[in-house]
Amino acid sequence: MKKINIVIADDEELFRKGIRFLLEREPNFNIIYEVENGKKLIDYISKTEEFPDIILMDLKMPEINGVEATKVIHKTHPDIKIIALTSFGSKSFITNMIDVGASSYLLKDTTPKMVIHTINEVSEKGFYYDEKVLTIIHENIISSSGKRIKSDLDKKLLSKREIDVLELICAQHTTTEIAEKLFISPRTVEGHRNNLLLKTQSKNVAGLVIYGIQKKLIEITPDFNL
Amino acid sequence: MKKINIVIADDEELFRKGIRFLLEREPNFNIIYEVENGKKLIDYISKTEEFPDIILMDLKMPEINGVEATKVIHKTHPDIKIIALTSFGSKSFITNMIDVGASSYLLKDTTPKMVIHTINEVSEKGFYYDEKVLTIIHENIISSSGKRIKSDLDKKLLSKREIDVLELICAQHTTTEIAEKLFISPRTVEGHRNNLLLKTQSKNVAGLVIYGIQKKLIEITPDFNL
DNA sequence: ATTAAACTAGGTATAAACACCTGATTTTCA
DNA sequence: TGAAAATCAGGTGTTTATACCTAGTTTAAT
Repeated sequence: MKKINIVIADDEELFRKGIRFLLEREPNFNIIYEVENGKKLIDYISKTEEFPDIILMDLKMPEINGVEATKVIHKTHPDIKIIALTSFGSKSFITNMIDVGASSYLLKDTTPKMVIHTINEVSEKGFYYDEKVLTIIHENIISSSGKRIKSDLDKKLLSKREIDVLELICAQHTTTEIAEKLFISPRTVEGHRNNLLLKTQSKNVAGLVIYGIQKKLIEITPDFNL
Repeated sequence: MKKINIVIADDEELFRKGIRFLLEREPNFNIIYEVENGKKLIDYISKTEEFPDIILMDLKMPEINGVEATKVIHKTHPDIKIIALTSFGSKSFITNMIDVGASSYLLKDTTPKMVIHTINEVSEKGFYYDEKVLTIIHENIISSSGKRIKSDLDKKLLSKREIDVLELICAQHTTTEIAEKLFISPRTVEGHRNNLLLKTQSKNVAGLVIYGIQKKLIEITPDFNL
């Protein structure tokens, strides 16, 4: 029987070891490598002589994340099938991963059986999506037909001034305060804020703060408990 | 040899299964139960006849999280040793867990060996902290000596209801919307929000959102650029 | 040189947030 | 059982944020 060569990419050692033991119980699986970030994974793939058939790829990894790593590896080695295995289940992540070349998407809240099944299916047929993910993809196809505007808005990057204002909003300043700091009229600040709300599709400042932190436009200290 | 009875509490099935296989290789470990949230864990502990010696507790769980579950279980069953096993490594979380009764704190980015070692140590001596965590605790003791005022304010933990409100504020809901969702008067929500502003020393919702994210009371999915 | 975008700023309104009160239940815990 | 904390909710008023407009000036790029 031809064994399936597998690489595991995840930043949590415990998770790697755990899933490794799970998969090693399958006689036709062969775990050939474990790696804790995307950079090392790309390095490994570019140098190895023994290419994996499957990469189990976490999204959240230091240095280079799973999406970037998938993009690179899929371009240079399209034969290697990549299965996203992560705890993030939002539409954007799933479609994003599939866009950049993932052959499957599994939520960590799945069963060992499903992981094994997915690996076998991807190995045989080249792709596999479970029901949850299929539903999400389906919804996305439907909604993407009528809502080009939304993604267009996403593409519109924030201007310098808007970022200035966003930073000050996140620093808990009011419109008047921001106006004083930037030497402009409060009305202008309001204008910028309204544009920010539009561009980030937020409802209020709470949304802006979350956007800023997500996009790392704003730095927050992980812990300020003195 | 007396076996150590272990319960695993984590919302990710894959992680539970993985660590279960890792631990089952140890002859003196006996995994007696797996559970995916704090509510079910508390239920189980209150009904079972076979008490665990050790609970491996994740912090991020639906329904009732690891901190709350630890608080309850430590109070009702102080003999059960609880080991926090999570990916959150911030000071506040560590000290918080120890405050509510955790006997140890492990980051998921650790080795299987360390988990096994920790379980054995906790089982024998009642507690165990690795170097990383000890350093953090130490830093915390040092800094807390001179800054009583601040830490007193920090000690004022948010109440359940306040956390409910904070979550909804971070989800960009208005006072009226929150009131409807929680089936209380908008005035009450305002009261909670004002208490939140006081307790977190914030100026406005921006500060609340940042606080929620810092303390990981709110989950935000990181952004993996498009 | 022309055009698009960014930056600026004003008018007019309403909705929401924030401040500072008070006080009545209920829960929790020593 | 008694005190403290949490939860609920109301009054009154000010400040900010948000919505929907218009429109002039500057800046950057083709």
